[in-house]
Amino acid sequence: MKIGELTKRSGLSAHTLRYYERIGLLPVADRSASGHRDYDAAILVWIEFLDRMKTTGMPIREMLRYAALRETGDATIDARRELLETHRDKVRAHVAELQACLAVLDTKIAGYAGASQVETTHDAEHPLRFRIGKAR
Amino acid sequence: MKIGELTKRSGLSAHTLRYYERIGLLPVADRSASGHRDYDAAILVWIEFLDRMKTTGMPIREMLRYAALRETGDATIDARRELLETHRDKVRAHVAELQACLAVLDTKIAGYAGASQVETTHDAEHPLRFRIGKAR
DNA sequence: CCTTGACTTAGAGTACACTCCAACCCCTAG
DNA sequence: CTAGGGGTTGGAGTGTACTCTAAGTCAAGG
Repeated sequence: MKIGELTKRSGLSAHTLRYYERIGLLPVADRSASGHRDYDAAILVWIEFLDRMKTTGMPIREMLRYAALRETGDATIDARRELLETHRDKVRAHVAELQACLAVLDTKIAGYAGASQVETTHDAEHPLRFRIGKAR
Repeated sequence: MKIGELTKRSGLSAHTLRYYERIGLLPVADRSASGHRDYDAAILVWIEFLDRMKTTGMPIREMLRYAALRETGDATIDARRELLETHRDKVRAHVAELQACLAVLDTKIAGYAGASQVETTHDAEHPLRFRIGKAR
């Protein structure tokens, strides 16, 4: 598979795929006779995993650490599990935080819905005098 | 309240507070005779709201838009509600995505827990040959 | 009086994760 | 054989949100 097809299948741009390879997040791709990258379909599984970790806010540094552990072999299984568990805990905490924020948002939206019907509600919010004009 | 106390109460650094004021996310603070910022406690409510929006991934640009609407007055209530509703929908979608990722993480972790007991499991993952050495 | 520590400013620097550019090469269809 | 559409590279540029620096001012305790 050439890089163009992998962009379609993975959703990552060719720029990003080359960038990931350069920093070591993707293995060095095989090359065709003409020097073009030639990917194995198995890479999609790894990219999907990276995508999920990215979605959940894992920094590239940590994905690199995971990739390095994986490369080292079976001896690192415990370390990998720990890494993922730590990350999972962070994600869970973040989800909880987001849900708390959602509750506040819902309340605020409900308040606006009421205020819009009543036409004018003066004490719903603190008056704040903002600077007039653009940021410097 | 001086900026030092507000840093403690808000959790934002003095740098950040001044930065937020400069870009218009916080109202221009009153000044003491010596020119130091003198905050009203009411600002904490606004900062808390900003924090929540930040936590849920709202970009500063959009918070500025919200602040501008708020400043304009009651006529913008519908627009503000819409802004928050749009944001809420995004956050909900993101939470759903995170939960899907969490499910995958759980599965993967469970797999590792098994593999660690069995000592050696060879076909659990695709072998990927990573580049040896550092990124350029 | 002097030191300490909190405050002030404009502007520069940082971290992260891309994203793009210039200038090139290579294959295939018309 | 040439035009188009892929691919290649190193390195520079972008956007977001801070974060820090330099060079001061100011107020209060010992």
